[in-house]
Amino acid sequence: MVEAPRSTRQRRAVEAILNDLDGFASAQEIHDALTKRGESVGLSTVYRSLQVLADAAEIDALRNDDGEVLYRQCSAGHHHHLVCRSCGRTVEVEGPTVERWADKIADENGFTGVSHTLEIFGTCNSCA
Amino acid sequence: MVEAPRSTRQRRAVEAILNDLDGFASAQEIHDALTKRGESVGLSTVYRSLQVLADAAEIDALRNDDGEVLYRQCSAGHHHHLVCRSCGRTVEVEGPTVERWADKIADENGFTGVSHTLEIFGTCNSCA
DNA sequence: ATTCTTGCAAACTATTTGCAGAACA
DNA sequence: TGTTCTGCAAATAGTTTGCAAGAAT
Repeated sequence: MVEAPRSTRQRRAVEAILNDLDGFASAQEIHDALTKRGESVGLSTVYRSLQVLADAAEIDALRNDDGEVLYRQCSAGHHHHLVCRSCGRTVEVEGPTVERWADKIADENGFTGVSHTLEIFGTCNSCA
Repeated sequence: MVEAPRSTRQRRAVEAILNDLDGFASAQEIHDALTKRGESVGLSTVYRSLQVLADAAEIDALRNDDGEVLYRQCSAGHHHHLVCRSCGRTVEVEGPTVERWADKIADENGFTGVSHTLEIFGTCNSCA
């Protein structure tokens, strides 16, 4: 059985921030938010905490066009995102048709072990 | 009117490689392939050439899970990719239904200037 | 007491850029 | 000839890691 990670002030602080943010944010933005909140947490610790959480599938991770990884606490289950390029605000969306379509395409071409990425980016009405 | 880029040995070599490769490849892999072929081209020049080609939409670019950018000479028009994780072999696919779905979702949520990314990854039958 | 976690600095990876010389139009 | 392009080395940006000190169980 795998040991559960220890509960530390730093990890709790990172989880609290993720809980408060509604959109996707980069590790650096989360680190800044922690600092602003008066919580002193090393940048590497933020990176490590996010990795652990992402590996445990407790948060979602995606890459923006600049290659930065963005994190967000999401609901469970497979879903995709509509993300505001400007503020990170995110709407979770489901696309059962798309899932089926992707699986069919892969199958038709003899591909196995299939996964897919699908994200929609735009500017939300508050940012427009 | 914008000037067309000059035709140099290096740029021609990069284009030739892209023409010969059938799957997606990173800038570094393309640089290696050039070297192996006996064409001496600086790595920065490879990066610059790929940028120019991608900006002109003459090649497609996408990011793999590791954050590397991969390039490939593709057919014109909007399409998506079914990419083999192991060898890079790629099948171009179209998903008109998906396009409409993405636009509708974005519109319903008041997002503008919408774009989307959709790639399918798997293992092709030759690599399985 | 033991083991995991943190923080800092250094290391890394992929990519970009300044600049002087070389190549194209 | 004038301007663009190239190559190298140095600079960036985001992220990871080694290690000694600190905290959790």
